[in-house]
Amino acid sequence: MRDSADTGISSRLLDWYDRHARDLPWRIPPRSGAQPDPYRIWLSEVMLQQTTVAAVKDYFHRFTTRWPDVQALAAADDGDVMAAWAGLGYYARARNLLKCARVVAGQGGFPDTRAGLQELPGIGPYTSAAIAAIAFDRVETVVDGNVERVMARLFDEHTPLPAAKPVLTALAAGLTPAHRPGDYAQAVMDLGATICTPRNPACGICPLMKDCSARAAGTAAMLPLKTRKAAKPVRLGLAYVGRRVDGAWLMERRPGHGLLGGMLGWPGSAWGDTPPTDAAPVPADWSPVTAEVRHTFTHFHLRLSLRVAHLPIDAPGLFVAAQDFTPTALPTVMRKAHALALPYFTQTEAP
DNA sequence: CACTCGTGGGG
DNA sequence: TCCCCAAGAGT
Repeated sequence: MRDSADTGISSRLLDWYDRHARDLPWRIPPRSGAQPDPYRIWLSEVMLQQTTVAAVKDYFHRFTTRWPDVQALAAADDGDVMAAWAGLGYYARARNLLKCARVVAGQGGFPDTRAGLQELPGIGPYTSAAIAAIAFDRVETVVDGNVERVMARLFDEHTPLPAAKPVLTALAAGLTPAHRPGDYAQAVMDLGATICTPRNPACGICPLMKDCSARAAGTAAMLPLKTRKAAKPVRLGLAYVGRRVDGAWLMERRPGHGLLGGMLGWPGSAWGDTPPTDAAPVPADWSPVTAEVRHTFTHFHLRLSLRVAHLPIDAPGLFVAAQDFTPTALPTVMRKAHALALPYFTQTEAP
């Protein structure tokens, strides 16, 4: 039951997009006639999950330069991909990226339907719709945070999220046009990112100003309603930064699941709500570092105390040679720990 | 449905 | 300082 008013909204949005589409590294400009590369669309959409455009740009460039197609990525070393993803967060994305690349390479290419795409690791309801619409011109509706916000305002929907998600999804589906679904999907998201913003929406220059119920009601800035999240608890932990006399660092590869799964890190205690007990990875004269690492994850604050030591050349464990060690290959909390411990080593090695 | 899972920027 | 937020997925 797509009526003329709905057609008008999608038309106005596409017109606006034709004139104001942002220039993004993974984007084919509207009306250019070029065919999007499903690999680049997929990679960008996974990187953009819960992550800002600004944070993604450099990573996208590095990945596509080093691994230009899905076959190259599928053949990559796991540790190299995890290292390249380091700092971007949500590391399950990188693990699933590799799994997905290997399935797709084995199949000779990406599925070209939403249902087929959604069977792949790391591709859920949003990403499957985005790839199907943008890369394969399928009439699918993307629903991300931007779309939820735009729909809540267009229809002045006051049901709080996440309960409102099915309603907002249905409203979004009702607006999706039969032509240019990929450009339309990107148009709604661009509108949400640049005009229909979470705070201080620029309603005065919005192409959908006269269509917007919340604009008429004066409720745009307070929508969408959301249930308030629980406060983050503080967790405590202890990490051991040890260095061999030849400069190699004692590290560990974290398990392939859970927090920072698959990433390199410093050995240490579990992180809990009580002061950690000693968990030295190898016997040594471990010295406490006065300052502590403070880092905030999605659902808790971490205070990480450090111990440092010089280790004998025959100490057991995973050692990363000095010339192979790059802090940028570490997740941010581990990079902070290294930065805090480094002076201890440089200072004691000076004459 | 509720929880886990990173990080950096903005108000 | 603290909270919110960002092109969500997996369990």
